Amino acid sequence: MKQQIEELLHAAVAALIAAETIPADVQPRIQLDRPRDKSHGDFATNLALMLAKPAKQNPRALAEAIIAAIPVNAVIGKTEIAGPGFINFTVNRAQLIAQLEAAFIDERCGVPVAENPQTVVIDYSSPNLAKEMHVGHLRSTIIGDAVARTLSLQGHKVIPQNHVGDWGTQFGMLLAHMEDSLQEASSDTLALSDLETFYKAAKKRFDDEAGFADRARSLVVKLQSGDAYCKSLWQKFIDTSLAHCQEVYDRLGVQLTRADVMAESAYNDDLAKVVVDLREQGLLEENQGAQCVFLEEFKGKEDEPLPIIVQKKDGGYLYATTDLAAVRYRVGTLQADRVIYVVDARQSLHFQQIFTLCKKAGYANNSTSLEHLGFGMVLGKDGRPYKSRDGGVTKLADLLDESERRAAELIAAKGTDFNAEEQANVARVVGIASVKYADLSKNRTSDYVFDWDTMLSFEGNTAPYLLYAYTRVNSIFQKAGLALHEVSGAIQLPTEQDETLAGKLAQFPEIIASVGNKGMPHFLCGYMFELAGAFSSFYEACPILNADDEAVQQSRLKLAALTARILAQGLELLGIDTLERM
RNA sequence: GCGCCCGUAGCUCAGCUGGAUAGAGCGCUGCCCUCCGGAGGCAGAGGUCAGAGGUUCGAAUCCUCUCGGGCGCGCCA
Repeated sequence: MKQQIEELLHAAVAALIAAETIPADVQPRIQLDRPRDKSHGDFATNLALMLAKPAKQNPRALAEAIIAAIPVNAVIGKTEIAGPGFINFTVNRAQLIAQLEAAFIDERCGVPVAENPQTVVIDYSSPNLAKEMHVGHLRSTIIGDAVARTLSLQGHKVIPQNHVGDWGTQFGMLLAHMEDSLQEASSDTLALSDLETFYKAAKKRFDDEAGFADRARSLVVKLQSGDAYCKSLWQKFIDTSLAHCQEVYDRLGVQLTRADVMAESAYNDDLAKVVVDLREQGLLEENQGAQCVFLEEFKGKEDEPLPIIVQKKDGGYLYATTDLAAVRYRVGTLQADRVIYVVDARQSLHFQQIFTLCKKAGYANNSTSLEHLGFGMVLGKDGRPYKSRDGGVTKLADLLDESERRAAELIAAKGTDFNAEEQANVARVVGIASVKYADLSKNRTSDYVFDWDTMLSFEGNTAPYLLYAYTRVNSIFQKAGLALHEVSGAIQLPTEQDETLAGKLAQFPEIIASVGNKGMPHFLCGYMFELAGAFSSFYEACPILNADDEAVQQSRLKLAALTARILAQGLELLGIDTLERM
């Protein structure tokens, strides 16, 4: 609906340019807002204000000309000029209702399939396999998953890439420690049962034990030269670590699988080629023994260009090299139109350099969109990076355990009629949902404070509130003995609450579009919170099953059903399970 | 030193490409249960949008500077 009005405005502008009311060289960006104030209609545009100066016209007069130039259509019910020259649009009621009726029978709740589907590669989660997944991997994993699901719903071809860290010097010490553990225990699964402990033990020996570090280094060299024994030890470690990641993904409801793993080591054979290619293109420079690319765009101290080191003086490659190889693969082989990196905001400079170099070296052409979706840190209540009680890094598995435990306590305190199994399931869903939603509902780009009490609260913009709202709608249908789709009869909007709810429901496709565009799942969260609020007000004010009029009852059941479906759809996009009862 | 991000109600956060009277939730105050789930709803109080300039018909939003906080910056990833 928003898109339709935007198109009408484009047509109006084109007509005014043709009529030479507006000079042809202005290409205004059509801005169509949802006004805060209901008296300003359903949509508003500042187009006349923007164009008043170039058109050398009074904004209100120009607004009239714009309105006159809008093609005949069924969408706009009423237009008004307000204030200094805003144009306010009220949507045609019949059109709004028609849209909701269409959404009701549509599998995707009215979200349109992309006209030009893109191939989108999305790099997310990407943990280092040397260690167990910890709280630092949470954001990339769940934000990436939500964005991937959203783009899929829009009909894009989404290719997840879990760029796990499975190579590098630290694996030497792990292999060395593993060799010894295998001899002692004779069972490798036992030795690796707790990756974190294993890593710490290896690290301690690397730092303290004479001879261990040397052995670790030599094992790395053997591994990298393709030694079969080292390779098999390494593979065993990687398999165990990946299995652990998969457990976490499954618990989190993240869609990543083993098939999405494209590890750093997968690019090993390409690294030398990348360096050769950069040299052939004349982009490479040797500096203090290292192979570097200097880009004009990035200056460091004293205006010196900043280097991207692609090969160390000892011949080793770096993460920049791997990232270049990865872009080449994603654009060249996977044919990506858009490559998205859901990675910590602190790596922003790195990605800017990589992206600039990729365009320059032809690894990505100008039409390929390379995007770094950076995110902030998870902080404790003290404003410092989130730590467990002992001051260490919090393992993701432990975090989820604690969330489920806390959810279970809250549910037990409420006194429900659930049996033990049902109670455990509700605790699991609420626990996981709370952690995820608390994160996804915040602006991706900023740091946020991790607080158990807030995220598990049933009040405010939280997972429990939304899950509750969903069960409430659901219970109406349970009571009526109907399935969500078993509603007939036309939508009508007799009261303000019916109308407000209808307006919110119609907004869903716009929200999905902006989430897909900007990679900002919190838009969806904010929307669902508003939708749940609109439903609650509706529910208070408008009798549904008790409605006097049969037609009104059917209409309200339909609005309720669509609310439930959109909430479920939205939560699914966030990778959050719903509950029929809680 | 250079660069990036941030500073909005007591607290946690929204605020879209500059738009109309800066919004939620928590907490606080007051209402609403003969009514489909009160884990709810309605209302109220609470703001120098860090500060100062500037651009603009219009600035929390853009530009410059100052203060305060966080984070990056040639051989880790």
